[in-house]
Order: sequence, then structure tokens, then C-alpha cells
Amino acid sequence: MLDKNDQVVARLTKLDKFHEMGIEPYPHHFKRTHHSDSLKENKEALLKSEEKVTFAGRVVRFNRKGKMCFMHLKDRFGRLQVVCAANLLEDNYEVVKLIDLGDFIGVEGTMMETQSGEYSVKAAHVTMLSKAVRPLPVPKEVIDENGNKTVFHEFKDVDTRYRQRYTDMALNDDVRDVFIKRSKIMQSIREYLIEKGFIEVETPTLQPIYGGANARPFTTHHNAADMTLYLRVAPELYLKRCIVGGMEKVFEFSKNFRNEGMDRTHSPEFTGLEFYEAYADYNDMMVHFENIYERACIAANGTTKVEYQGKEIDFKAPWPRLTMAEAIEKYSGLKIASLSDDDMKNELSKRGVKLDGIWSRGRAILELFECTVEEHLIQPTIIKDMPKESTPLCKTHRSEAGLIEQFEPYANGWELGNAYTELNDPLRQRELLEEQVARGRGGEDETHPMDENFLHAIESGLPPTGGVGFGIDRMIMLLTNQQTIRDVQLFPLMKPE
RNA sequence: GGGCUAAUAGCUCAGCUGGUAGAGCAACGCCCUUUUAAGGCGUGGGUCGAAGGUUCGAAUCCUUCUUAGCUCACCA
Repeated sequence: MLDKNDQVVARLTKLDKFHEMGIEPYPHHFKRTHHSDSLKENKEALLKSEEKVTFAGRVVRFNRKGKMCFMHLKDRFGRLQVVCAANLLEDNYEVVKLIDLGDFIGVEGTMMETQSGEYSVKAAHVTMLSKAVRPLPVPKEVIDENGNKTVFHEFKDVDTRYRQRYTDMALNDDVRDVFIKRSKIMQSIREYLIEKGFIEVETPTLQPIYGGANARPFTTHHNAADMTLYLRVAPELYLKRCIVGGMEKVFEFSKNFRNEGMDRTHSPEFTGLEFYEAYADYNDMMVHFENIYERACIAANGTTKVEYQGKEIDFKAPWPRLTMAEAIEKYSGLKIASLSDDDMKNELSKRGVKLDGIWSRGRAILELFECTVEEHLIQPTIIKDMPKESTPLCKTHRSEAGLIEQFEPYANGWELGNAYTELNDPLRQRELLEEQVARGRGGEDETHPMDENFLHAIESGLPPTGGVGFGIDRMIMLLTNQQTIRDVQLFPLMKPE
């Protein structure tokens, strides 16, 4: 071991004692008849019947009192006290003396109540299941009559918590709960899409050409093929190929990678969900989107409402829809239609925004939206009908010139996703992608390289299609009231110490 | 990338304007058969994030670096 302190040495000494006694401190298996919750649920019956139970978990409290010992074992459902009295253990109180906080042990016994009334396992036999040789910094806690928990010496150093997430999860129940909710949310989304007839697919993470989002990629190299590969920034272009192939309704949970800054809402690797439906348009996608959110919120919290950092947000569908122009007018009083380009420049510079690259009215509108509207969209709202400059992958608006059929749902001032009536006109698609490549040379930062195979697919015939992409991590943050993306990712990226 | 802040025992933290490091929990030893942050007596444990500098003397002051947090910028 790299670092041995007195506590590690003490535990290693205990480990030797197990070996001397001929006891395996790391057995292969332990048969549990009950978890902590099933023991609690069947309290009356178990107390009465005194039937034999077995129960296992991690030692999180340990009081030795002479030849008697009280401890709490924690499994994934909670914690429960175990009472070990030397005269009641068949033969192995010696084992109890070698137990430390953090060890995994199993007990066999019957249920009882202590003199102070705490429901406990009365152990007849104790089995060491895994001796921990490093100390687990278990905090002490008190739960008062009202059920409020006070924790003393809580393990809370943020740096250590992320680097040792196993310790964090083992000690901090609320951390583990976030990831349990995350699993429930993912499952509810999957169930919804499968109910609606979507097929789950997996598309390449390693891509020879990246695309589908404006973002800088991570680059890697394939040795045998001697080729440069990119980690995907989005699965979009492959999923559309699936629609071309006739799958009609597909979805993918996709780990995406973007080589950009990290902050409270951005991580270099994050989970996206995208789904595409043939013969549907963006109006149909809005309904899926709000349904998924509503259902996920119920899956996580049992209701459509969530308290996020002091604000109550209600995800109940349907959500109000505003066009981008309506939203700008509502929150800034500016009527886009009656503003000249010069007025627009003035309004932007008044707000401290400058546009680089070539002037375009559409990009100015997008900027104006960002600085006047976004922060006000606390309750779920769907913003639709963006200027055509927003993206090259979306279809022109059926009735409004200069706009496209794109929508972005917002809540808590955050963009939750991005969706279109997908562009399926191959000539128009080529034109727009070429324009974007050309603009890239002109100096705009982030653009896609040309993906000829994708164009080939669209040229082969993409049916009318609606598509949605959305950020799972932000969704988990909102639905579990977490302030940073790192608190909803199990093992966030950390620089080496 | 810029600004601000932090890093001291396994954990949580004190340590003021410089004088060779301290508490609680945890650990170790002894006592204790109904504890609830159990208790009593005793013991050990530190390259004070790293490297330089100032000084007779640095955890403390200065510089640089590392890591993290907040924040701004960038970014869906």
C-alpha cells in the first residue's frame, strides 16, 4: 500500500488475526434472507415469530460495551441495529472484537427490541464479509423526534468527495439518492419511448467526421487503420441515417464529448438523448418532449412539481409555446418585425453584446433572445420558430419567411433541448452545409466539416421527420435539485492531484 | 483564460500581529451486558498542498507552482 497510517496498520493487524484463527475475512458469498427495509416492514411478525433471519451490510456505527456490542449495518435500503452479546453468540465473539467501521459483515439471528425500544437483530452468529483496511470516515448522526437528522463531522470536502465517490456514496445518503433517481428517470424515458414504438439503437462514438452540433471535438487516433477519429459531439447524423434506412422511430442515449470549458452546467462528457420520428414534425415533438419531462419528474419525485434552489417549477404538460419573436417582445418590449438592422445593432450594443463574423439579422435575433429572454424562462416554456441562421439541419418554416421549424424548451432559465422538423431536402441540405463550411473558413469559430456520407444518405431519401435532442444531465439536475453537473455524474473528470 | 478564496492528523476544524502544532471524532491499551454523537482512565499519530525567498526563527509574511471552490468570459 502506498500510504500506511496507524489506522491502516491496526486494521492489517486485525486481518492477520483472522488468518491466525483460520477464518477467511473475504468469503465468496453470503445468503441474505432480508434487507433492512424488509426487516422493518415485517417488524411485528418477525418479533413474534422469532424466525431466523440473515442480514448484511456495512458497519456504520459501532459501540462496544464490555462483552456486548451494538452496531448499525447499512445496506442500500437503510440502516438497522445489530446487537451482539458475547453469551448469545454461538462461538465467535472474537470476530466482533475485530470489526471496524467500514467493514462489511453478515449476521444471523432473530429480531428483538432493546431496553430502549430500538428494533434490532439479536445476533447468534457474525460473519466477516470484507475487512476494510482503510478507515471509513463515518460521521455520527442524531435523529430527533421530528425526524430531523443532524450529522457531526460530515465527510464533505468537495475535492475528496469527487475523487473518492465510493466514500461519498457510502456515507452521504443524499448523494446516493440522486443516482437512484437518475436511474429511475432514465428508465421512465426509455419506457415512454418504447411504449410509443421507438427502437433503441447505438451509433458510433468514434467517428471519422464529427457533426450534429456546433462544438469542438476530442481527437484521437486509430493505430491499426492509421486514421484520425473524433469522439462524437452528437449522434444526430447517424440517427437520421437510421430513419433513411426505414427504422421510422429511433432513439439513443448517447454519451457526447465536447472539448470545451467546464463549469457548473458543462462537463466534457455528458449524456444526451436524441429521438427521431418519421412522418412527424416539430409540433409532434413538442408533445413528446413535455410528456417525457412530466413523466420523468413523477418518476423521480412522485409529482410534476420540483423545488429547484428555492424556486418551484411545475413540469405538468402541456407547456406554453411562444415564438422567439413573441418571447423577445414579451420580455424586452422590442418588436423584431419593426426593427431595422441598425436598430438591432443598437439594442445589442446597449446590452454589451458584439457579434463577430459576418453580420446577419438572424444571428442578431438569437443574441437578443439570449440576453433579454433566457433568464426569465423559469417555468417550462417552449420557444419556437428560430431564424434560419440558427442551424443548418432544420427545415424552413411552412409559413414564415426567414424562420425555421425549430424549438427549444426552457426551464429555470436553461435550455433543456433542441428540436426540429428535420431538413429533408437534399439539395437545400447540401447548400446549407457548404455555406457553413465556407463560413468556417471565414473565421466563425465552430462549424462542422462536410460529411459526404450523411449527404449521400439524405439524397437517398429522408422521409419527413421530427427530431429531438436533449441534455440528460441538466434534466437530472433540475429534477433532483442539484446545483452542479458534477453532482449528477458519478465520476466527474478531475485533474490528477 | 481572468478575478476572488481555500489547502493543517484518517474525518471535521482551531491555530490573531512570526517563537519548533492543538481539539473533537476515528485509532491503540485497560474497564464496562441494553448503547443512541454511549461513558471512564491512559497512549500514539503531522514534511502544516509543493518549491523557493525574507528572518536568529515561518503553518503564519513574500514569490512561483499544483489542486479545488465561487465568479466572469468562452461554451448548448
